[in-house]
Amino acid sequence: MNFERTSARLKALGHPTRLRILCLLQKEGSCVQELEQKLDLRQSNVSQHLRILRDLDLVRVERTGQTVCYSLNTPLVCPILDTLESNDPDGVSVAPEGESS
Amino acid sequence: MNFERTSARLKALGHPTRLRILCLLQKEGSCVQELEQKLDLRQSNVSQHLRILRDLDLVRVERTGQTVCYSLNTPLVCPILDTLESNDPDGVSVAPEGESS
DNA sequence: TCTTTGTATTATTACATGCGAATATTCGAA
DNA sequence: TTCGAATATTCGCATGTAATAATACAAAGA
Repeated sequence: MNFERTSARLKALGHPTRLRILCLLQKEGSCVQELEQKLDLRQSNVSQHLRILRDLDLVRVERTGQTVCYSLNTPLVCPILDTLESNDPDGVSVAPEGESS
Repeated sequence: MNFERTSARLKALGHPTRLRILCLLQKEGSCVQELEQKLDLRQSNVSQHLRILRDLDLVRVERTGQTVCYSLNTPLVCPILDTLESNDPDGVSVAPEGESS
């Protein structure tokens, strides 16, 4: 495993906003505006996060006129998201919380 | 999905040293000293990383005398590591690198 | 109890990151 | 061209993170 690159990608996923973006893109591609609205964030902020995801090949870009459509790099990201979702059904089933420390 | 907690865990994985630690623990539990040697890092540094992993329930702790043995929270971490490994066989197969920009 | 060994925590310092505001770029339409 | 809409980039600042060195804590044995 390439630790540097893999951890860089995980690090990118390790931000709630970016994780949210990827989950949104899992359903369908979106342009920046849409994401901006769905996430209720400033345009520049969204763009910055997308930049990071793009640099790591986690998302794909396609320009159509003035709007830019982002979509998931499916084979790379989907397996991870799937694993996370199937592994985190509700927030339970994992942490012992307060056990014999 | 709980974005905060999930992304916190991904963020923890998003550091090469911590990812390495988890991969080592995947094979077998280790005490701090062992990790220190295998990773060639300072003791305090290893301890700090383990602290982070522990706080997020990614690893388990068990004390035996003076040595403290760490092991993977298998059901939580293994699926993710497996996904990463099967998805990143060699570093190829994913990034288009230099395409029509 | 004193010492040694293994581990955890704290302090410090350098560096990275996230965000908003401002500015730049790109494209289409008038 | 010039304008406006959509997106990207840059800048400044506040905050977060990582590493080291130093120190504290815990357990075991002399």
